[in-house]
Amino acid sequence: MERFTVATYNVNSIRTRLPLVLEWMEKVKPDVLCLQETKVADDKFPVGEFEMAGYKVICRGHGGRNGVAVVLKEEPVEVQFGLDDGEEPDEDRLIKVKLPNGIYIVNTYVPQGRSPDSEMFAYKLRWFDRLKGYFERHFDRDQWLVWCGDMNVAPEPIDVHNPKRLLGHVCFRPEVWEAFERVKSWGFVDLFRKFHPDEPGHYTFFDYRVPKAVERGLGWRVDHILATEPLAQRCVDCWIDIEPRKAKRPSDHTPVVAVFEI
DNA sequence: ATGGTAGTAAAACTA
Repeated sequence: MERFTVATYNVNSIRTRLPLVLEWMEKVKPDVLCLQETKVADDKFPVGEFEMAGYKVICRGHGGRNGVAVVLKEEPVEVQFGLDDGEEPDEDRLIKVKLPNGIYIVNTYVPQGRSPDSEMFAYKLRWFDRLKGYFERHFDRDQWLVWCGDMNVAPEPIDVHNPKRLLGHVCFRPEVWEAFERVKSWGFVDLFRKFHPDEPGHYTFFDYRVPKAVERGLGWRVDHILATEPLAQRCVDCWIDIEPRKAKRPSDHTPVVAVFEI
């Protein structure tokens, strides 16, 4: 039996958050860390700093916005960027890696959707359906597969601090619940909920614009780690790590960690 | 109440 740790973290700029991320990695020592909103072009990604810490970096970004990366201890045996269905691939929103131990990781930064009546919201819904097609084409549900990232969906009323007031938001309304569920129902288990069923008040995102949001508990659970059934059975713990929220300049998101015995 | 802050990048645009 081997301990295997995966984490997901929307860092909101990897260059700004680099010291915080490196310090956090020293504590948690994840085998794989999936990053979103790195907001940096590939040639400016701080690869050397992660290599100094003993990690490889797979990244895709163009600077400014979006950007994803997978930071990992072992060189992956397979890497793919973006959706490969012939539409806009969005390479700065999806990375797939296959690890030497046979586990696949798909790291996604799902489009946020801006407003319900916008073209970006329609794009978000379509993105989930394209992602379902991606999983259907590339995988079987009996494989060891992790899907993690910033999904921009709070799947249940217990995943937001005020479900009545927030109902209708692009991350909390029936169309996104259904779109997310269509992907999930292909064969994924929400690992945080596996260990904390029906528990409200666990959040991964706090809007910078809401005064004292963290202190007041005004959060959302929109960052997730899911796994196919056979791998979910090997998961022994999954938690939201609130420590990085206490930093001087925290990201508006916090990491989620899952531990497997494989 | 339609604001608020943070990030990129050099004026808005995104979240």
